[in-house]
Amino acid sequence: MAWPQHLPPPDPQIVRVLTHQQESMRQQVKIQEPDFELKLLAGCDSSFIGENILSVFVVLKYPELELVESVWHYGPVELPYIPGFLAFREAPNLVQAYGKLQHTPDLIMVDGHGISHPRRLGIASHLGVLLNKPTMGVAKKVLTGKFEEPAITKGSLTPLTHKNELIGNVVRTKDKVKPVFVSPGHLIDLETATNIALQTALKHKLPEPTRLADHYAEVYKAEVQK
DNA sequence: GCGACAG
DNA sequence: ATCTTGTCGC
Repeated sequence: MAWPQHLPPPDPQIVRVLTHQQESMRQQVKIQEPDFELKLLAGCDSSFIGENILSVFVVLKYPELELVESVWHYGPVELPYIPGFLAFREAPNLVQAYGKLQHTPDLIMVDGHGISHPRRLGIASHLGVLLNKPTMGVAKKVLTGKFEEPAITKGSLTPLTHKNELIGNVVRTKDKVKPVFVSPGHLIDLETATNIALQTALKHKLPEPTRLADHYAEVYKAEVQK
């Protein structure tokens, strides 16, 4: 993968090491029918403040989608943003935040891709392996693969493919609004992940878990900046 | 060889 | 992600 001209050039040495680590973690990812009963659904998101990162986790009851808990963790960020290696920058702090939860979610919805990644290890899958938890990804923009634009009505979807593999679904979660990219992260399958994304997208483009995590990230950020 | 590129 | 003004639509 070449690099976008507008981003600082990554250290080839570092990229080599991280790529190898992804290839290794990729072997641990399991795409399968869920073996859990979804009662608690978590959402997470991160925001940045200078050289630090603020990660948030929210837990909602399912299918009511009522908030039951929200936690955050603020810490230093080690690496710059490098397309394809987002997890190494955000996952460490997300794991710390996850550790503060009093409730144990059955599934985690991550703001980013799952297996719809160049090496099938987007942040959702990466986090799932680290936590040994079912995860799914919901991204706002494509990272890799090709697709046709789904119909403009909510519920419409088209396949996202890469190298002859079905790696996700492009899902219209709201009428006339840009679709989201759904993919399994770990211990779940594409069909289930797609259904959950659609079922939890109420009046907005983003499913509630991700939307609420986004909201609290802003709230806590304002708190931290005082 | 020319683009494209999660957050 | 973050930096930023006005503007369109429910």
